[in-house]
Amino acid sequence: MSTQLTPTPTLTSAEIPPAVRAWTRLLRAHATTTRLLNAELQARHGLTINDYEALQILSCADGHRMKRVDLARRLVLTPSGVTRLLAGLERVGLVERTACPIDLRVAYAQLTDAGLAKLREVSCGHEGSVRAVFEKHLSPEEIEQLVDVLGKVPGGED
Amino acid sequence: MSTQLTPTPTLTSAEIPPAVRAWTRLLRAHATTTRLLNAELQARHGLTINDYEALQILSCADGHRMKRVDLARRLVLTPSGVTRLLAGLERVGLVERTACPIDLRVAYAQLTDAGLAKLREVSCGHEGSVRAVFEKHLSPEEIEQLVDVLGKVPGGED
DNA sequence: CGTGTAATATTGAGCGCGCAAGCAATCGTA
DNA sequence: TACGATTGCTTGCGCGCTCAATATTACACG
Repeated sequence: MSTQLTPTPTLTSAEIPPAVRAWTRLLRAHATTTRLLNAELQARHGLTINDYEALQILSCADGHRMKRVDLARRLVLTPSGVTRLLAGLERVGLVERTACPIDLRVAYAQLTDAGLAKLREVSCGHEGSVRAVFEKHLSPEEIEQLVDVLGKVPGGED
Repeated sequence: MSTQLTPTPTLTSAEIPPAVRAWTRLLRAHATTTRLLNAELQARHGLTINDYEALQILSCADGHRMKRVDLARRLVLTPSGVTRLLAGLERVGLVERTACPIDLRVAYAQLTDAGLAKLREVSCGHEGSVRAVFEKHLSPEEIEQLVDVLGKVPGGED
């Protein structure tokens, strides 16, 4: 079936809507940058991107700790995803589990001193890589545009 | 260890570089839009985003077929990733494997008639969802900006 | 007081994908 | 023609994540 060559594309009669172009470019840009930065972070420091993001977010939180459910929302992960992410970070001592005295359901994710030290050790190099990726092909104005416009995409508000 | 509350964040002395803000927003925006659109596509049509993208790309290719390695590059997947993706699509008859007569190493991914029909069935609704996601919060000008600027991020050129 | 409902977190099953390794076919070079 | 290097593709293994189900705690309301 369908072994014939059809010389002309069949579905591209109409122009591609701008939103769809934006969507596919978002997909591709995410895939390549993610692969690059993840590989580097993994090779140099044994962290995934989400490991790093979790440490970073916790370091900004009051008391360096957060309810796991809130961390999940910030990272755009499901609760089970955050459980497994934190399991890894707890296993290597960068985060520890802490109870909440007034609500026994909640467990905090608490950045340890080792976790903070690790973040300090990693962050400069990683931010450098991120800047390299973006600043290599985008002008400062274009980066600002990206920040502004991505901020309006669902989930991009951060 | 580190059970004390430290009232002030410790690592946020300097301002966040714009490129880093762009990066985290790209991560979050991708995660939320992807989750939403993937769930919808999966529930309504049993396809993942990459399934759809593969069908879409093949439908634009000459003769509705492509070398697997080229498809991998377009999708920003590794060759092994594309093997597994196509295995699924072949199993349900949307794509079929075709040999290349002049180079026995290459195997084409060939869109079947069923695959083209499926794409036609799915594409309108899916594009509508994509447009809804983006056009809900972004003006046409902002979407154009997104297209232009994402086009300069590594991998976003396509 | 119970009792139903919601919120928090975890677990098991399964999927998508990358990495490393391997095989087969092709090409370049002498 | 022979042989090493390269290219295209697949496979085994492992990781990160989601979904569905479950346990536990909190809360609202009769």
